[in-house]
Amino acid sequence: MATSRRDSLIDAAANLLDQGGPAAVTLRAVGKAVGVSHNAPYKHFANKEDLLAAVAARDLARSTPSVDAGPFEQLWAAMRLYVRWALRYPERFRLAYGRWSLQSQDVSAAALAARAGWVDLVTQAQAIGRMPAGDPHRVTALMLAAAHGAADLELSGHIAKDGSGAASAEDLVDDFFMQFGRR
Amino acid sequence: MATSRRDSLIDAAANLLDQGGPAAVTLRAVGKAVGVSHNAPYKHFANKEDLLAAVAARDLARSTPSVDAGPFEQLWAAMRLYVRWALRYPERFRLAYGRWSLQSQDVSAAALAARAGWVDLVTQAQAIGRMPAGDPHRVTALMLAAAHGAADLELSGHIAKDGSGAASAEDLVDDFFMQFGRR
DNA sequence: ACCTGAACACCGTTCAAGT
DNA sequence: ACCTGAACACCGTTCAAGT
Repeated sequence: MATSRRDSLIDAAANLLDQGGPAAVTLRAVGKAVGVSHNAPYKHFANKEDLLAAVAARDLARSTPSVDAGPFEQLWAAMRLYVRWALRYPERFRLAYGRWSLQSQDVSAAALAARAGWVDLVTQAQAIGRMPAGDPHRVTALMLAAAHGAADLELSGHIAKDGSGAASAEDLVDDFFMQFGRR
Repeated sequence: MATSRRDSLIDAAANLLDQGGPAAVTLRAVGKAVGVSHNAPYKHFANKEDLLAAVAARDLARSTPSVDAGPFEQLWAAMRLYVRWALRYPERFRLAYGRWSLQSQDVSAAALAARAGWVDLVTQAQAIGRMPAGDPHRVTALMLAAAHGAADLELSGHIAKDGSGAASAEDLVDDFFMQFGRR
């Protein structure tokens, strides 16, 4: 999968992050996983932060799979997939949408491209009356905020997982689209 | 403000966090700010994580100010205040809703108490037909997810700050309540 | 009960040196 | 162009010792 040394380093960092959280991502561990010394990464990345930004950029650039359906159903499915990915890879989710995003040009570009696709789908869904009217960028932002917030709150344990009002992040995504989806 | 040595340490940690981010919160810097050695905190907290959890618990326990208005207006105002606090103190926001939440009993208790107040307001707003019907815990969770996600996405630069569809987190809170608030 | 200073293993980063 | 090993300043944590 990893064609270059640079890609191998990104892979190793992502794996260490998944397995042991941010504390496990040390340049020494990354180097050992790839089979180089602990400062070999400095020939490919400016510093540790730059390596982590590359991990985030790669995750942000992951494609939103287009199931064969209308734009509203595609949006709904994409948001469900988004929260499922966040809950499966919480550390990479936090990295991609955390503190690193602004520093790196790659991360910004990847995030911008991903969002353009969502705005396009929202515009289509509005055209057939399945999403509320208004600036499509703003409707998209609210949709992403709800999905992102649902995932983050479930990860941090701030929404009830048991009791009468138990709700997973995926449930909340469903609630959002059932409320917002005009029929 | 700080009555005990323990409170002083929490204050110092919160201030260092605000000023320099997580990297600036070292036990040595906390000790120096309070005027003790770098391992004096170990007599008050089990470790660094426990100290940071105390910072998070204190922020989560902050009261939601009750403006003198109906439940729907109170909710709206509280969510606006929530995102404004997040944008003013991004590091403490990330700490309070980040990785530390689950580890500490204090944090869980503070979060539970805060949410109970919101569920109560949502129930009242539903009773007068200003919030959609359904399990109040779930409606509350969706509301909190939208506000939390809006703040987090603005902080990480994932919503447009300029151009035609520019929206702040506060704008998105307004959009949410204008869509959800039944009239 | 609370604090100190020394010590430990670890980290990110730099740098001179190798191929 | 890429890598190595030693070195630097720093960190969280432990511990024996003090009051």
